Amino acid sequence: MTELPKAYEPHSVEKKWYPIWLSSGYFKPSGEGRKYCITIPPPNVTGSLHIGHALCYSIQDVLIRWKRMQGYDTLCVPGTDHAGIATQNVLEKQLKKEGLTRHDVGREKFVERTWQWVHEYGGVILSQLQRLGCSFDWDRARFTMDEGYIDAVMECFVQWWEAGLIYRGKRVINWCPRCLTAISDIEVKHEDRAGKLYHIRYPFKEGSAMVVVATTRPETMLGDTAVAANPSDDRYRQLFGKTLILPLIGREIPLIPDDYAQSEFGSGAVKITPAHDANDFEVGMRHNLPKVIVIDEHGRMTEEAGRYAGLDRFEARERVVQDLSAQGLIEKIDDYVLPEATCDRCHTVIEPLLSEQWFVRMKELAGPAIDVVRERRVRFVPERYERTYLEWMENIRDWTISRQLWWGHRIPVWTTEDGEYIVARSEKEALEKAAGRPIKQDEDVLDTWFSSGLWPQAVLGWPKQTEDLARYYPTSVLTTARDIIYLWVSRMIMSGLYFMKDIPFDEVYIYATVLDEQGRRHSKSLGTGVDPLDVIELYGTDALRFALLVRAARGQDIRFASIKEKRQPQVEEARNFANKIWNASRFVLMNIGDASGIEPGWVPSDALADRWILAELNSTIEQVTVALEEYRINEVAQTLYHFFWDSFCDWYIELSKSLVASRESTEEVRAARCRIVYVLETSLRLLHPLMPYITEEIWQRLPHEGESIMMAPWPEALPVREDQQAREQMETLIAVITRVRNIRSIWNVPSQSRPKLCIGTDNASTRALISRNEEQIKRLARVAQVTVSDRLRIAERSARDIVSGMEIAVPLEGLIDLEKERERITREITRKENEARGLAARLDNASFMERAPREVVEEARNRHDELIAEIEKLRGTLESLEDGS
RNA sequence: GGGCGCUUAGCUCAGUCGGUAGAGCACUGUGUUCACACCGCAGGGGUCACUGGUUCGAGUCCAGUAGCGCCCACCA
Repeated sequence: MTELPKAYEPHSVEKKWYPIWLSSGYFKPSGEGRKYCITIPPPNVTGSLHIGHALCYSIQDVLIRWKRMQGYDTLCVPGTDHAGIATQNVLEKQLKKEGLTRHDVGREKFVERTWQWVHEYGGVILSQLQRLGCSFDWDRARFTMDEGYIDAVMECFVQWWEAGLIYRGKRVINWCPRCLTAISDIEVKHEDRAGKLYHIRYPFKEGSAMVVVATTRPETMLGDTAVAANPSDDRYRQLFGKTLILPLIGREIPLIPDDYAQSEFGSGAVKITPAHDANDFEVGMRHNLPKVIVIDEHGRMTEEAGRYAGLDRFEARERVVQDLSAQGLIEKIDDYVLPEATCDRCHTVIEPLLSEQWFVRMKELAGPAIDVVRERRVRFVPERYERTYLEWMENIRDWTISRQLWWGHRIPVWTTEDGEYIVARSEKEALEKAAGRPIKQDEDVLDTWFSSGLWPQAVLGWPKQTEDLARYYPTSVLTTARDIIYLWVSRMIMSGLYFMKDIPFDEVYIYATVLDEQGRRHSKSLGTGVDPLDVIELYGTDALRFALLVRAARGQDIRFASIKEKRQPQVEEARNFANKIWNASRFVLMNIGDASGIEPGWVPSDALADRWILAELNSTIEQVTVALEEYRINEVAQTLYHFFWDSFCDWYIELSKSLVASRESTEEVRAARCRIVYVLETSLRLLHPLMPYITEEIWQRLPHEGESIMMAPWPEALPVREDQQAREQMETLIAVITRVRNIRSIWNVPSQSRPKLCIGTDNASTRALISRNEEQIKRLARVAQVTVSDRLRIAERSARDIVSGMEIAVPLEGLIDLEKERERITREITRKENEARGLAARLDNASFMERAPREVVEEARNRHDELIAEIEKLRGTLESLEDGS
């Protein structure tokens, strides 16, 4: 066997195993038995891996590796999203560098160029997921615009159209003047910004009276076609129907009654601009008002804006205010905090614009999607997101699905010359339906979420009735970020129920948002991001995964620091753990030689350490498995960390060292080696889903069954291995050893020196326990001799203490400072007295005795009595110290 | 305006059934014992944001307050 390096070297190990796993077909489903399926949230095809992805996909890889080891038929389907606006932005930026716009190259060339780019660079993020160790079935990878996927999108559109769920309508929609497209309500972000509230006077046509209206957007007044007041507002009751003159424009507009106007706000009168405000649009519909468009799709004033035509909307605002002011028509201008709507993608201020778009009627689709969540057929983890989802779904509004972009699924609607709509799955089908009439396809493309909303069924083959679809739909769990519950999760549930007549997944696990050290969201543009690949470069994949997973408490955000001076303390902790695993394994490996005679399976033993580690291992398996089932990934990581480091390394290896590392080749030695290999091998299997590479590397060097740890069975907890007695006894043993070490530390006993240890206790079974484990105590406490008796009688000057009802003494002639020792013991007595007093008070409390559960009372009493006995003994010790002994 | 989350050791965070607070890092002392200094051993450190309530008992449950963060929302 080759010498193992002293420290774990992740990079060569990662490079070695991933290709082997891949070519062995381990990532593929077995097709047999119980199934477990995940379709990953497809990252943007333009994307590169960021730290949030690293967490998201690590979690999914943990789940899929765990279920695979449990023997499930596991399938994890990866893929990418064409990400309409995001991708188009990337390509437009590229063109801009060449001094071109998309209009210069034309639609066809632009789309072609985008495809080229996707083919060339689109796979980057998937290869980065491979570096993360993800065991996904890459042969099944899908793209939301691949051939089969297009069929799915077209099928969906056609079916929804035929069911009357899709319609075309003229509405005030959210328009991004930079992206030059409509966007849906949920793609608009609201942010409070400091602004002004302008109070403008509108004169009546007759007389000198004025009505004051307030607005945050004075430039839109140019498009006003009415002023409204609440019908119950006494100030205006007599004035309804009168005509106002719109300043600057001179248009005659009516004063109308409408409930939309609230009497309490300002003067109670509100200007109505039906073409540039969604509410005003509704008012306009009710009163049949004209809709005057004064701002165009670029955010510039139109011809309708008169002398302001051609001005940018913000410039126009200033000019309008100036001009009104010059005419004495500004009553006042207040400071005002207004929620400003911006584009989720480019942060440009949204312009509400009257335009014709395609919509999906949501009420009908939402109904069943509400039911399945309410009935917990789809379960949210953490549960609180269920309410978030339900409240949104219950107030859902129609979905604007058309986008004025070039990159995306072109809307499958053609029109004939006389304006008839032909909706078809393909141009061929459309032509057939047109029966010779010339037709023209709609220019717009579909919202990206329209296609990704079909993800689980589409990647499994839908609309074709494939074997995958039949076998793996519904999928098991969707792991995703909370900010796309509306955008994506809700739509998958709706489309899944509609087309598959079944939920798309049983559970939705909302994982943590990764924040930077300031608590801000990681952002490339802010430069606060951490590149996971840099982290992997520095510490290895397993360390990155573990660092993230150990923090992945259910639904809680994670702060993740950036790399400073080539260091990242959180990942360093994980790297240190990996190294600990490495070195513990190195110890085992160097002692089992060529492993001849090492058999798999636990070799039974009566020794305390063996019984204890087996019980600990068993309960670790139990805890870890339950935690995985409940998505408490941090607990999985923590439990394994402490089992491995504290129980296995600090105690079990140390306790079994003399046998395991023995030069002799007795049966006892062989059995000890079998056992340590067993515990290590089982631990590696438990750790594998979190840290796939290091566990495979070591596992392959250990005696093992099977080709890869990936395919090894997940350990199972066995009730017979619970061993409360071993745990209690071990606790006592650990307490004794720790106390002796503590004494050594306090009195600076040189590490080479081997004092005696005297123990006194009237408990016969404790005495037996100490005697049985004398060799262990001698080794680990570094004492020369252990004497046990029913009472401590000792002549030499010694350090004294009480532990688990035992009196212990370590004779340290010459090292002990009597005064200091007296102080120490006095402090000890005081502490115990305080605790005992507290307990006594409780035991004295009638209500406590009456109402507390019997175990709690019992425990308090035992602890109290124990303390009293200990205090008694310590007092005795103190007396003997006074004597100078 | 509505909803949700957070506030625990110097820092980053755990804390399931209410039973008297834990981890990692950092810190202090110590150690080169043949797996590991990316380590061992020992140790110090907390008014669990605040106020009130329920309870024999509250970090944990309830009500409220403050600060921070997030989501939703058409009041001009």
